[in-house]
Amino acid sequence: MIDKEKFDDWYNEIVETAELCDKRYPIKGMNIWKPYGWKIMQNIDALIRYEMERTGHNEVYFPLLIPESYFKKEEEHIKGFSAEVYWVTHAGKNELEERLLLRPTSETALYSIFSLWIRSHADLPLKTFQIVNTFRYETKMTKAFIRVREIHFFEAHTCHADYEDAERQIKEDLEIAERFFKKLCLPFIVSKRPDWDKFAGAYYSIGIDVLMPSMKTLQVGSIHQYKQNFSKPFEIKYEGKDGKHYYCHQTTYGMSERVLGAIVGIHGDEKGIKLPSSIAPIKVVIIPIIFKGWEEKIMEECRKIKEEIEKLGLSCHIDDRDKTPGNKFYDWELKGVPLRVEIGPKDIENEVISIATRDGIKKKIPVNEIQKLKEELEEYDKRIYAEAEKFLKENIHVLKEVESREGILELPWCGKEECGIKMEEELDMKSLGTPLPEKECNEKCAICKEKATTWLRLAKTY
RNA sequence: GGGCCCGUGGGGUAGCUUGGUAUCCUUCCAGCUUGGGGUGCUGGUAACCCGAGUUCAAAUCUCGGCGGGCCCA
Repeated sequence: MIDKEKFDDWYNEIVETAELCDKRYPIKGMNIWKPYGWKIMQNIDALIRYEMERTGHNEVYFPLLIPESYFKKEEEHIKGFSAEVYWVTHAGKNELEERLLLRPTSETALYSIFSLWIRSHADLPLKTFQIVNTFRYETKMTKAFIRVREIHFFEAHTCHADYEDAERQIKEDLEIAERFFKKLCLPFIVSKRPDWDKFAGAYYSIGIDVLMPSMKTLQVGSIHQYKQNFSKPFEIKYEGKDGKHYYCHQTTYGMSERVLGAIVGIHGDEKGIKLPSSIAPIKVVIIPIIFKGWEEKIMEECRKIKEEIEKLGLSCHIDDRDKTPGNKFYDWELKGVPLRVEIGPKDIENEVISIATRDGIKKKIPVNEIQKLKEELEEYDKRIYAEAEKFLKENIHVLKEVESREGILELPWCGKEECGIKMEEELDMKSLGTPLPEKECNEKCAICKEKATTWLRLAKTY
């Protein structure tokens, strides 16, 4: 893992040298996805779609533009987003009768229509999601994948008959997160955000955070319980079995390319990025070790091995560029390919292939045991997860008093806002909220010394 | 919201104080050579963010814009 001091420079450089994005597009916070980076992002999206599918969510795609009248329906929501909205005011030379905005998030677009879709209890629960671009005019510093103005956004929106069913949904969302982030080898913490920091319009918000090597946390997912805060202004009502009309209860679950930012940051080292095998566009790269007189023999063997690797369902690429092997090694390590296979004259003579995992384990495998590569990848994933988990655990500090430490702090808290704010100020950190699942506390509040009812997590954040 | 630094070939840079011929490394292209951790040689392509101002003359000085990085609230 990269040192804290070096991290910011390293990150800014690596996202471009690993060919994930190109930052030269002249609009702040709007970077170009390069083919390699975009492929990784699509693989991440595919994992999300898989989880949505198996939990009965349906994919939709709503328009990018939202009429001002829709956006204005929920007061808290407007307050939270109006400062960062992009407006469309003209079409050609004509001023529009009604201003349109680029979605900063899609609640107001979806919910206006949900009110038409939902008529009876039989329409519930309604479980939808979409993967779209959203736009937020960020005033703070932008950073590739971490703070951007055009966001590659996943948002699940659900409607339920009652609060209990919405709560069940949130439990399901947390299970989805568990499976999803495990595949990305990303350990995380879940916190219920304090009231003063919940999503605009939410009844409560849950944040999914990871710890970056810079010792700042990065929010990579959020889950919101809206209760009836949106269904009332948007009039999303259904007819119950008793013939009466009720407002729905709603939830959302959101994630973005920040997930990729987290993978880059947490699994990175001096050589480059390390991709979990679940999302690596190339899982195995073959480097031919060519010597004079061996050209054809080596290439033939490479092609044969490639075919066998692909039969295992592993994407495989032969790097036949006219460069020296060492040069290629550095290239693919930079780009995070999990497994490298070298094939040279000695390997052919001994009927083996030489392999090296991205985290530095080298061995020889007999050519008739190629299926072992699958196990090697599994072990590799486990190792990079374990390394990240160790880092996270080592940097969560459970304290009794306000004390300046790096990482994530947990302090006993009475639950009063003023005490929480005071902790933020004294530590120069932001509160992430209270641990989920809930954690018992028998201490005294670190500020007012009254009985603490829970713990407050604090950290420096992105 | 307030402040600081920066912008030179694809990437990284020198030059800017004291205005006048744009440096080096790398990448890229061609050829030969080499090939189990960044081979070597020869040749080639390629740049002063945009606009205005000062001046005989601006990469260099002034102002503005856009973009990038950082710090504080």
